[in-house]
Amino acid sequence: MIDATARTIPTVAQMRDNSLSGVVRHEIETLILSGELPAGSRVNENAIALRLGVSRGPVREACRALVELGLLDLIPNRGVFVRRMDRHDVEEVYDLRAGLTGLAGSLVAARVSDAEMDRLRALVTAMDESAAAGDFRSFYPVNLEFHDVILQLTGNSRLVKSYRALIKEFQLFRTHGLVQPNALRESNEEHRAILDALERRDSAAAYDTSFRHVLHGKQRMFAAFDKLAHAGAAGANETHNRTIE
Amino acid sequence: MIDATARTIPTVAQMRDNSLSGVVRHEIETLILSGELPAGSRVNENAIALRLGVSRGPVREACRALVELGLLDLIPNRGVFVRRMDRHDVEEVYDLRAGLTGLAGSLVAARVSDAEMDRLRALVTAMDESAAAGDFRSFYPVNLEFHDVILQLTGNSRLVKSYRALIKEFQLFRTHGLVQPNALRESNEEHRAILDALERRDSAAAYDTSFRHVLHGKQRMFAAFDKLAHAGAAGANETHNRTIE
DNA sequence: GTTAAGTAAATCGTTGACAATCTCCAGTCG
DNA sequence: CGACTGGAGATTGTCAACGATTTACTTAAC
Repeated sequence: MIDATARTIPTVAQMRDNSLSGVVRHEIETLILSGELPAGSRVNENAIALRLGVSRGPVREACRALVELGLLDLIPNRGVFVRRMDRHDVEEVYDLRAGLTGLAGSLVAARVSDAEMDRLRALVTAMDESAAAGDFRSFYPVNLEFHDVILQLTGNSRLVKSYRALIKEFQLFRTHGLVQPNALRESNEEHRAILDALERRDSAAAYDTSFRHVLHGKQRMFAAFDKLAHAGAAGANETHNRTIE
Repeated sequence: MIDATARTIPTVAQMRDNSLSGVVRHEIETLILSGELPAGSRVNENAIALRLGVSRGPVREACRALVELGLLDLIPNRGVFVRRMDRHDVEEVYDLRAGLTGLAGSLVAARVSDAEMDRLRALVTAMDESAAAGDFRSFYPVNLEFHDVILQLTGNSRLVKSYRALIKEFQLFRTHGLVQPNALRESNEEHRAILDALERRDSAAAYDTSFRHVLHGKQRMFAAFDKLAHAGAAGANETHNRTIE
């Protein structure tokens, strides 16, 4: 009952929790994160409803949930808009992410098993190879997994949820992808420092290394961003969409 | 054209953001946090709609937002239920709160002004008096304000939002209120330690003292809870509602 | 007396339609 | 020539009604 059962796809209906709201929500989320709905653009309820073949009710419910999650902004009588991230927003997200990452590290250091350490080590090794090859596309997903694994090892579902929400919000700002030379190597050296702290079951060190890792990520990101903005001359203080994909 | 125009208060509608959804949401939130809707109880859409004199649409939207916030649980085709907190949930909230509080402390230590320090000091002094008198009812709101002020001083709106959501969720577990002797005094001694760290603009110390303060709060809470559970004999592993109000 | 099936009430999920509000564009006046 | 007023179109906010699913109760059989 859990797996397969290759259902005859009614349309696109019932998948998540048997409610259209959930499906619509997931769909809008994808639309936003894929960039099809660019930041600042209005989400037309009617258009979405028509496109997904449902009524406006579920669409509205989904939007309210996404507003609460932080992906959309609601302006009364005007509609919902894809959140636009400015530099301050990105800084906020990075700082909060740093705190959550540090917390996760310190919690995990107190309870991680040897088998789990092996798994983390394997991920870092894989990233080493990607970094050596300068291949961001293979580095990035493993990096995400590395941090997600640590997060899940905390056993704190609220921490996991908060962090993942933050990641989604961060993806609104599509400027990661442009990386400076050595950024990958530096990043993975920090991963190794985290690994070492966890290995020693040193909560304080795990906090520090994790916290700083994200803060360094922030610096690397802004460095790359400013460099690009400088090269791109005019109109660069606006949040520009310079995705690499 | 921008200011005044003192509108003639239509009824009680339009207050928050001119949408019924917002009002309904705030209303349900109050119903939950006041305890009128006890943990685990079903939130009947029709009943709420009737009671507030609106249709079910806005009620559903409000519920979806509250589900996302964590105050309600959604079970498909069965309805939404006021979230029931067990011991593990409370532990999660405390741990996450500790992390956020620590982060706030470390961020504020780097940027707090003398005037702001004076304000924080005044709050701690006020709590000293409440603690000396053993008056929890006057201690509690000042305690909330103390931490909220620090939070706002970070200037990180997402951190503030996350923390406040956590506080609301925590209030679902209505067992704070029963405090052990000396708990107030101990708690405020920890506040003073935080104050000292901020005074020295020592981010690391601010993190530590803040983090530990919340963790000690957790210990104090569970100590009081276990004591009560032991005294209350049977059926104490269930999340019992022993509010003091 | 206990269990199981069947039916009825209640409630959720969704829909389509109506009213209120906003946006945009044309037309007019200073 | 620019700024303000007016109305048409579009979009959001809200509502009442219709199926689908779940729950509770009654009834019958073992």
